[in-house]
Amino acid sequence: MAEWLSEDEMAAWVRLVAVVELLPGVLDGQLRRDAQVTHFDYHVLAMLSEAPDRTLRMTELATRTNATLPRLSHVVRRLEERGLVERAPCPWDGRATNARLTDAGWAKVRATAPGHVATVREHVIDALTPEQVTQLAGIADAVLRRLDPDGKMAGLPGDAPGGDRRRAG
Amino acid sequence: MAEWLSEDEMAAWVRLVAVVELLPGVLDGQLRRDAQVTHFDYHVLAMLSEAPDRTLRMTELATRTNATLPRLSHVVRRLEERGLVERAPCPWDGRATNARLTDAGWAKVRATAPGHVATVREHVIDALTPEQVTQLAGIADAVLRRLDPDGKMAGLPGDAPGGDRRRAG
DNA sequence: CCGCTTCAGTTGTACCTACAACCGATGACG
DNA sequence: CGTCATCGGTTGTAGGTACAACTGAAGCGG
Repeated sequence: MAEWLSEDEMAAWVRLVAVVELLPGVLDGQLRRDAQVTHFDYHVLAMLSEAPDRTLRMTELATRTNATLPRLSHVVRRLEERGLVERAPCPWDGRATNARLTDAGWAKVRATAPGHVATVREHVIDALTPEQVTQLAGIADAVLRRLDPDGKMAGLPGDAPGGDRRRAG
Repeated sequence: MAEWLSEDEMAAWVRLVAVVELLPGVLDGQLRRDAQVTHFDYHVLAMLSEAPDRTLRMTELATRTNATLPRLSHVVRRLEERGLVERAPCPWDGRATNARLTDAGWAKVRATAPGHVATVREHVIDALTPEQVTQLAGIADAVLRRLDPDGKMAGLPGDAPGGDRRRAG
């Protein structure tokens, strides 16, 4: 537990920082050019598109997009202004708000997904061997448990049953 | 190549996106609380602190911090206003600007580094096995070559012919 | 029923980043 | 030498995010 990082650790860290710095720009760039949407916008729309009735509560949506509630609130308001999402108060809990994907929003996701997936493949997945893909899942999973100990974000499979974090492929 | 992602690929991708979304916040948070500096600010100061005469040209500094020139220009101006950095036109090239870490900036880096390294260890490095650290370096390296094909950023041990072993003026 | 606390979201402000327009310096060329 | 293209960097501005303060609904104890 040195105060500094070893050579191997530093090599990994420097590269990880670079990826974290550059990847968002690449994702945002493609989506903005081709669909006039940020990566976070797309993430919101995608999560809604997978939900039953294309509807989720704001809190749940925030969880699935790794976002804070204020951030999500601003973004959903803008998406609503663009007609891609609509909001309605939850009938059973006066405090809650349900966000629902409109038909236009659904169409947007359908039209945007292929290009986005292609970008993900081109810049990440296809750069890796199948083994590395598996390793990446394990590594990111381990890091996530530190970044988000309660697992509130990212919808990780709960650490309660049978989960062994110290295994890498 | 399929139009969608396989289950394994999706598992890796979802987790990577979560890390990319959450990690900057954790790094920024610690540095802002403990040193009133963003992670990018710190990166700038750290790169200068490692350079000969604590001086680098703006373009070279942008490369080493994976940043665009406009972004760096704004940040360096603010750092200069805080007395952590100073700028001076390069005597040999009237177009170029040299950024130099002041004594105050040097002190700031020295005082800030331990806490930052501890955060990096706590949330990333120590979450991984030594094998995973090595794997991460390989994975991030492979991804970087796609994100930044020319190796302009990130100062990768590049496939660039001839190498770019330049000295700062 | 009243008051307190917590929950779910929203809003307002400050800050940071991206993009594009811009400026002076440099270097190639005739 | 002039002209032009390019380089290195700065500045203006629009847009997105973070943080904190706020509103209103639910839940709980008395």
